[in-house]
Amino acid sequence: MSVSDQLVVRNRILSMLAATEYRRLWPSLEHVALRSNTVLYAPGDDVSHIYFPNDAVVSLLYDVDKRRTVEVAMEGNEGAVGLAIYLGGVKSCNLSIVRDAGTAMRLNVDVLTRCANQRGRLMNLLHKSVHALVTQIAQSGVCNRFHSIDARLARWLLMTQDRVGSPKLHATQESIARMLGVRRSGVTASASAFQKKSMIGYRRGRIEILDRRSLRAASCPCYGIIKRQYDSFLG
Amino acid sequence: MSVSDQLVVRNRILSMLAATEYRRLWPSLEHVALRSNTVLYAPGDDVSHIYFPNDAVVSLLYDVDKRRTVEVAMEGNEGAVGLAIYLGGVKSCNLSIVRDAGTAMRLNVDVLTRCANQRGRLMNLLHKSVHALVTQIAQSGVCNRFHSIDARLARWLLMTQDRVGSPKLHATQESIARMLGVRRSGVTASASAFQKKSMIGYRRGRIEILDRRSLRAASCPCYGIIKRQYDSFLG
DNA sequence: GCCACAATGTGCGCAAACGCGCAGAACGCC
DNA sequence: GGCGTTCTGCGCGTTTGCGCACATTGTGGC
Repeated sequence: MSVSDQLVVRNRILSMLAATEYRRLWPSLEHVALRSNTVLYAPGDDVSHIYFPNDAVVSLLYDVDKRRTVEVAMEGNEGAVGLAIYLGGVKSCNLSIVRDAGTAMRLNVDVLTRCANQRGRLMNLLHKSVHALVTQIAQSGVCNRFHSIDARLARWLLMTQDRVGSPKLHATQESIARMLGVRRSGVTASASAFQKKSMIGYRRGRIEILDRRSLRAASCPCYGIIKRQYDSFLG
Repeated sequence: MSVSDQLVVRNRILSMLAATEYRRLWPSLEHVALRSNTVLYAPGDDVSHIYFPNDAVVSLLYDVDKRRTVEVAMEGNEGAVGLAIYLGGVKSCNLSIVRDAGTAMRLNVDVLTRCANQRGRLMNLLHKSVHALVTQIAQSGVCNRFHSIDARLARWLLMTQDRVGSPKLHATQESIARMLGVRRSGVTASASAFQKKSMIGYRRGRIEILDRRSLRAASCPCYGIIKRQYDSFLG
């Protein structure tokens, strides 16, 4: 990794490391480009690397059956992908897929573990990331079970915007349906309603968030609950 | 903690520690009796102790709204309650409630953390517990969203039996409804059907599992997925 | 400018589960 | 043995979202 590469490290976990600790990881960090729809892990895959997204957004999906999936969590620069491996899992139990292209820092899990075990801030940051992830998974589960498609779509749009860092998103209704675990026509209905109220604009896979305030009103408290969890440790 | 107390430690995480490591925890371990319906943590509570159940079973519940809850995970002697605190959370974000009375080993989280940071097996065990918990939460979320009440009730009965260690369970349909996040009459319908097929017997809060095989057939793959995760690290 | 295809709009019947409310049955307590 | 409480059975109309199928409309490639 070169000095110029270091400038692109926007992952907030890595950014919070002290210089000395960061320097220990440095030689092993790879700066990788992640293209949309790349599969980072599929269920059952052997996994050896963790990804710290800079500006990519990754979805963690669980299979329901042959044709249906649900997103149990999404990770952008506030998190890391593959934390389960750090926790001692060897094989992936979810499908991790790049939803929005960008870059990430890739790191071998053994290096990570070794570094984390030397006293420093890393382990604490990883633990807190896991904690935030647990909250996200649990709260998303509750949300998917109890809240209307409208509310869930609004939450999903807000969370995605937070991670992409731009009001312009890329996602078709079909792909959103796979994330929310609903029919495509369910997404069509909610998205049309939002469009009519000028909360969002979209055409053929290009979405623009126009009125965040209204989206927050339309979404359930789940959005805030999850967000607060991440904010509390990333400052 | 006395020597006789040590005999009652049936928690499988603690049991897997090497003697030297266990001895380090020993002075701080409290053997506590947990009565049914005791609230270990409520959302927002400051938390300082972790519980390692011996034969008690604890439910982790999330609030949906004022009157509804869902169980996102259950913990018996294969797990620990309050792992979120070990991960650096200060306040609880779920309601942890004793569902089946029994005993547990209680431990201050600072002691636990200090011990885990000395090289030994403890940290690895805790990490794997967290990993299994994550799987349980994610899979339960998927299950609650997509599977029928029949399938979910079957899964819940099986998982509970595994943790209680006896075919006789204590739970009213009302309480089960709160766990599954459904109406009580929904539970009545499924439970009656199971009763008719002699898969279970029940009367006024006393359930007996009569035919595990049929229950497995009635349940979704979620049961197996979660169980495999725990089995794989507890051996 | 045309075409193929991907993305979106829409309609219809159906099933699962909801909310509510009431009746009956078992149990514990005095 | 009587009584209140707790637990279970059940019936209603309603809602949400599903599965499927088909029509329409943008868009990029040529």
